[in-house]
Amino acid sequence: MSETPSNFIHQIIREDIKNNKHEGRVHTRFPPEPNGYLHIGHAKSICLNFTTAQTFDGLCNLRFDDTNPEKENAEYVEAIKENIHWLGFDWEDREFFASLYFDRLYELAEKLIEDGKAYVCSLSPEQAREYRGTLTEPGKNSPDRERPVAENLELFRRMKAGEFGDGEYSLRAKIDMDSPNMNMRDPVLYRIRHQTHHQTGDKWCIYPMYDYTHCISDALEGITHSLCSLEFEDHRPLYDWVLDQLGLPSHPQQIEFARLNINYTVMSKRKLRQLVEEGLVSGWDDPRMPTLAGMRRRGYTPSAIRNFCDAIGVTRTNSVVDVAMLEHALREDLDQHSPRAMAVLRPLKIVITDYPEDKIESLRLPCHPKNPEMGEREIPFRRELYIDRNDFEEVPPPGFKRLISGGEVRLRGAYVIKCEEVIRDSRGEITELHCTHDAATIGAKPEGRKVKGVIHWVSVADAIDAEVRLYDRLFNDENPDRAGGDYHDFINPESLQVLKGCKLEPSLQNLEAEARYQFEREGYFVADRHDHTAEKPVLNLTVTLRDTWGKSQQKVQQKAG
RNA sequence: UGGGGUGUAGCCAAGCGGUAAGGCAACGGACUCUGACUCCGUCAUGCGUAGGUUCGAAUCCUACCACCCCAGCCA
Repeated sequence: MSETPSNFIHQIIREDIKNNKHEGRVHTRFPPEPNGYLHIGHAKSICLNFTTAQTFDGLCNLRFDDTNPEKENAEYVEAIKENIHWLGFDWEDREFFASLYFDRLYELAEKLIEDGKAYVCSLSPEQAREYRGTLTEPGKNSPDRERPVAENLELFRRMKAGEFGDGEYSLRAKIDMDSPNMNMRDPVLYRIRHQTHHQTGDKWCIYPMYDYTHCISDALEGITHSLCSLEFEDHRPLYDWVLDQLGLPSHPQQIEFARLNINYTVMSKRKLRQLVEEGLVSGWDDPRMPTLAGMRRRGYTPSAIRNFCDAIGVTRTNSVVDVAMLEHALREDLDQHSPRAMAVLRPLKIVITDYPEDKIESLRLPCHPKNPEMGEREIPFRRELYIDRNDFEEVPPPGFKRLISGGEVRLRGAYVIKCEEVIRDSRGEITELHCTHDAATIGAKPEGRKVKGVIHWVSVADAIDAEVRLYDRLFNDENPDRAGGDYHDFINPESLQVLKGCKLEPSLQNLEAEARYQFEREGYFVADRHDHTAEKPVLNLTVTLRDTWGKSQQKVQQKAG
């Protein structure tokens, strides 16, 4: 694998190490909130945090940012851990939860109160909003802002003891209601929520807010560089304020970078959850989802995703990456590592009329054109074969080099055949093709003519039946998220096409779930993680092969109107 | 019209005062028993705009423009 590319964060870290900041240590963390599944955007952050630590001989923690029990649950915690491991990263024994620090957080809050840096506020959320002011007008001080320390302490303890209802009181930092930065206008530190927490059960009915929790958690874990996305930039002064007031021994450095956006998809947990809840997809791991679980099921490899994350870089510029880049990383990895096989997706039977009925030839084909170590497989050749319906055309477009009436084509790894007769049923539908073969063409070029086309095939008698699920992008529009629009309008009605009765070459028997193959001339496929069995194979299309012919044909059709 | 950010090709992105890397896409070609892979070539007198400083500016200065984020007791 190539070396991890440098970026502006690595530059900062190199400088920090040179200046012996944080004693020259590098310690990062990946801090997911367990309120949904991880998606490709998170992969960017995971890769950044873990590889940054690796690059500088440091460590990376996993820490669940679980301060909002209303939205979080333990199922998400498990899924997140599994996804990160699958991606190829390991946090060893450094698995933390913000909720692990609730006691400490509470003590520090009392300290803040004692120091006159925080107060208990009785404003309702609605009133607080009014007092906060607007982007252009300063806020007003809460009537409780000058409440005596002893009283604040008592009220805060009563909040903790469960004496009040949700929203009745909050603990606020005493900073500056005039600040042009809204985050500094006496932000809420603790709120009352009578809610069972997936980690702490019913121990607490007050929960700390992100801004208060995150910086302290970082400091307690000895994090040196706290990497987060751009929208937290305005929170940095608050991050620093909290740590400065508390005088904790370490003061991590928050550095923001741009989150990942990819065209033709949505990338917010809210919208992804909606797709799941509205039944527009089969679940968080639907192969069309940009979730890591979905991509895994689709057949993506961890290294393709990691390579992609390296390729897109890390900057502070908002951007939208072309999904073609992701697919490029995918094909690049799959091409190298996937064994080849033949599978006929839309079977059309052909009979080699001049081939004996009882004859079977066992052909040996390499599993990979460039990697002989992957070995060979055996493929039976007989009189009756399936080819793909799309590989035969009675009225071929210009440039068509597959099978046509009276024309020749190479059967991959076998003979050159000629289509002698098209057989139809009473409705005029083609039912089979009668062909002849040139016995001298196995492993040899035909004499005196050129045969350009090569098509794949499977012996009728030996074929394995399979279900193949053809996936395409979930959205038709480059930016389904566009402002003022509803992404539902852009859902691609043809994002899933299920093909039954597909024919696999017999070497594919006993396929295991998650096995990946390139079906020659079609694309990369994976045996479905959940639905596939050796008895009833189910394959998912991961990504098609690049198809310059198909593209050129599309353009021809567009021109023709 | 407050504050914080960002502008380099269709997309991503190097560049850090010495004369615009690389990748994706696209296009043209070579090779090919996968219309794949691979290989070769083309693709920014130009770096949001306008001025200025300098022998020299994408890099420094000034002004302007565009876009993104912030008014949750979400993260």
